Amino acid sequence: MLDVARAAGVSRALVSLAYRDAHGVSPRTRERILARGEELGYVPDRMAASLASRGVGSVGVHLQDLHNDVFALIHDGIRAVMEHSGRDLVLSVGDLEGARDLASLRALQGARVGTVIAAGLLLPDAELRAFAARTPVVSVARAVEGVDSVCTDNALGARLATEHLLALGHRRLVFLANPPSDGYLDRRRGFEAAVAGAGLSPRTVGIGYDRDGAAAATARLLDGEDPPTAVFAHNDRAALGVLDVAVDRGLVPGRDLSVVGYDNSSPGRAPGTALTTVDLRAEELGRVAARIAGDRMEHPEVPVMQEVLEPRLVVRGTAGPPA
Amino acid sequence: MLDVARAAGVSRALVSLAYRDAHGVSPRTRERILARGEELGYVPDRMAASLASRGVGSVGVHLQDLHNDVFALIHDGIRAVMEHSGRDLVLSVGDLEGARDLASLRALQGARVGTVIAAGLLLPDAELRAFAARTPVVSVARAVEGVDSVCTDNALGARLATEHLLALGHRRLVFLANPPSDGYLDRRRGFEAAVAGAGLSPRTVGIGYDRDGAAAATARLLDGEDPPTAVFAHNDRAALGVLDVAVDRGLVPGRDLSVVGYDNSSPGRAPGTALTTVDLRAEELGRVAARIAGDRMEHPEVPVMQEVLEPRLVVRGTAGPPA
DNA sequence: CATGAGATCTAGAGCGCTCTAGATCCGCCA
DNA sequence: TGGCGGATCTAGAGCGCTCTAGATCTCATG
Repeated sequence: MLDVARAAGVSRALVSLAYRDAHGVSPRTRERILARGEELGYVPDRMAASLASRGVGSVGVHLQDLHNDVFALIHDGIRAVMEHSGRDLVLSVGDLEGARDLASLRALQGARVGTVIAAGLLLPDAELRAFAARTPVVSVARAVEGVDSVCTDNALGARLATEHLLALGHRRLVFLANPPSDGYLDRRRGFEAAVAGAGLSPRTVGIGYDRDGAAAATARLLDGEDPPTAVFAHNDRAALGVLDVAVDRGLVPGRDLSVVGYDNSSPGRAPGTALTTVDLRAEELGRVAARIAGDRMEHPEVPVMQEVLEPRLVVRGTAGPPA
Repeated sequence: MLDVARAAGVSRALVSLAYRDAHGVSPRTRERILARGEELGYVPDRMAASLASRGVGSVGVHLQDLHNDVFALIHDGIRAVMEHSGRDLVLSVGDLEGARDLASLRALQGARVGTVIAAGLLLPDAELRAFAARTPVVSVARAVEGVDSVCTDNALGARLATEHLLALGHRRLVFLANPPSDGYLDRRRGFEAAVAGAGLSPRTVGIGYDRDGAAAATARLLDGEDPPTAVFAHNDRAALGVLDVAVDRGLVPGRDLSVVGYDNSSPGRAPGTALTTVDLRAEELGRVAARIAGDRMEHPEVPVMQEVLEPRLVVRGTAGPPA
């Protein structure tokens, strides 16, 4: 910076101003400074800048899993609005078990972010609240008391899916539930309420996060007594596991076995098998989260903001009337 | 930090040492300092630290597209080795057109990274070299003269795929090529060489990056005269587009139309249609890139490192003998 | 009981930037 | 011609940390 200042014959302070195109620098000088900077390959050090300005201009983003398209969509949404407001994004990636959650948050905090937008944190509520007390957090797709958040109404989404299956005439429904740790219990409750509402008794099977676990569970169900005619999976990935087994056995999805997923992420679109699913509205979640984060940075004292989006049923090919 | 120092009754310098568990701090004092720090919710500011230490310990990672599983795999590989060496990762995401490439690199540079690992940069060679002259770059899956890189041998991969199809008895092959801008011309060359080697004349059709473009091209090919019996796509995503059309028309992949992809990314695993493809070895690319980055940071003067991995043919269900 | 080697700790400068407060310049009006 | 206000520029302190060099504290040894 000093080099640039000398080359342009001005003070360091002016170089700083020129690069931020603050007003108070004459156009000619500004141009000269930038030209010298370009020549010398000067790139302002954002860290030093944020340190000096006590600035916490950037926004941290925690994404649980890069392999799940939902997080890519959330990121798209966040970036779309942040790009507009000129804030920097700092990404950090967790894992399926939540083992890296704390490390990821710490990393973001250490990167001087003003706010963290967290998608897919498995951290217990209390710990998350403790963290949020220090650095504001916007929780995506998971409501946490006392923390800003934006979610889709999971109970409603599950109800939409379940009612769709019921309306098609299914009576033997199973919900493939994720581990209870991650706050999507609403999906299970929505399913069970809807089934009970139809005078049937709900059946739920717990599975893990991976596709193969869903496949294995499905195989057991189909081989068991009283096999279901419809399976509602806690997310699209699990639904694909269900389809794997179905197709493998020569069953035609939507005819011999109905399958509904949850998320509406791109892998749901497989050749020949367009997955009926519930749209989590991931990109919109990202957008809203980014907006909340912006608001929070500007008005730290505003009470907790909790937005809820309405999910939508996406009817495609994998759910039809029972055979 | 001052607060912690006072609370523990020591100097700021000692707090600094304690938190980095540098030697020269007595175990008892260290413990006391960390305890006070915990109470006060002190989190060391990594930016200030890196500024003060002139440290460039962290590694920047540019990923082109979060929606493409290949980049998630590359990230996995990078993280697996970096985690071991205790270096921080700073992520930045580009786009399919390369419009954000420069901004992404600048952002990483401004984040004081010592090296950048770049996967899927569309930036022209010259510009990339210019950038790399300032901040070392490890280019993943694209060789650039004068820049460290790790690639898989695309020509060889394309040859493997093509020879597989030829061995199955196909004579009417088409290569669906990506835009020529991104350095994967080798795939095309490998295909064309192999076809020519079999005494046939190669046929190549240029498409874009999206699945629908591949689908549209496939539809045109099938409707044209002399339709191919086998299609080799420049990546898995495009191959899915081909399958979309095939399945849509009631063609059975591997029987009525053979399809081979490239990458071996997870979407290739669709229910009922396991894609025959070439393994890019994305995770291994990430690992090697991370290792090169580490080496480069320790030995800046070592000559350019260019690693080449061998791709592998992954035979699954979408390629078989022509009908 | 002095002595110094090693362990432990501290003061203070400085990393690259921004910010505050004040200096300098210019044109214009009385 | 003098003076004044706004535009333009500058000096110097300080952000939270690390580093260097040196101070102090131990404790076995001569």
